[in-house]
Amino acid sequence: MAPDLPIEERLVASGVRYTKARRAVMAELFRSAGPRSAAELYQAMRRSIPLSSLYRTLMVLERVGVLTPHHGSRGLTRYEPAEWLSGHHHHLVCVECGSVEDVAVSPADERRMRGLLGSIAGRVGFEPGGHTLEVEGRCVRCS
Amino acid sequence: MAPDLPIEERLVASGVRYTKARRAVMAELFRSAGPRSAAELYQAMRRSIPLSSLYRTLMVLERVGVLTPHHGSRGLTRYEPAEWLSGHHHHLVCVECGSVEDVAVSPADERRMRGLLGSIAGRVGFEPGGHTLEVEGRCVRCS
DNA sequence: TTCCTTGCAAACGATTTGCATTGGA
DNA sequence: TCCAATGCAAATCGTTTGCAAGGAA
Repeated sequence: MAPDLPIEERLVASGVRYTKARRAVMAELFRSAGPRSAAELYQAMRRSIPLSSLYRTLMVLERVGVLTPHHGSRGLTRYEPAEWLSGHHHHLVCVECGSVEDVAVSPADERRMRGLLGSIAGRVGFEPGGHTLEVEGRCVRCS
Repeated sequence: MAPDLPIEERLVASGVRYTKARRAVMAELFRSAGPRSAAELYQAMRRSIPLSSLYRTLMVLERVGVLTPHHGSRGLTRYEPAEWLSGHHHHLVCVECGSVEDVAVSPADERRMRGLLGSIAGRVGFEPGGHTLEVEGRCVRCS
């Protein structure tokens, strides 16, 4: 479920309102098992919000930092709650149907990952910030 | 430089020709330090190939498996030679300007990565195939 | 009253496609 | 000769924006 209070604080601090439509989008994304595109949300929410408003909503929510965009197969942009809200995780991308699912990362694995990042980026004088790991494979339904 | 022979074999085996335009695109991509979008190639190649043909070329080269697409910021699709041609590597994505650069991965790091992948995907019954790692940060020019 | 939000329609930019033409084996 | 490949223009698709109307503080 969407932790409304910290989200609302964040929006208000940025001078925007936490409206019904915005709450509905956050709720839908928290209900989802992975990032969702505007079109997917549009369907899931029974067209209750016009597409253009949906896009604007996503833009606002991204700008204030409660949503993170991901650019996936076919060039679609999918959104999900920012990591400070949902915790760090990675993605499993099905090479068959293109669906994307979240996977949690254990603290031990995350530690290993940080070590790796330093080793990889360090060699080219690139200061590593966040990272995105997508594991390709076949999802349960497609295999 | 583009290893023309294995590429040509691959195309011919798929029943398509390795034409001048296709060679030029492969050459340009091998010359690049990271994945390139159709628009970037169009510029780099001095508009010598019409955009629509360029897109068709990229489609064919992807279909036969000599190019791999990457979907980046702003929804742009960038291509680079498939890993069986160029070797495995990861990407450094500049959060400032959106540019993407390749980084090689040492055998040791790659081994660590494989271990991690198994640990991450294994827990959800997902059979891990390839993977994509993007490290975000600020590139040399932007920092 | 003052801004923020919304809806609708039109505009955009990236990519794709129809069709007639060209070119290579 | 024959089918793949090309160029151009028009069509698509996801996404963004202008503008007038609606709503909350």
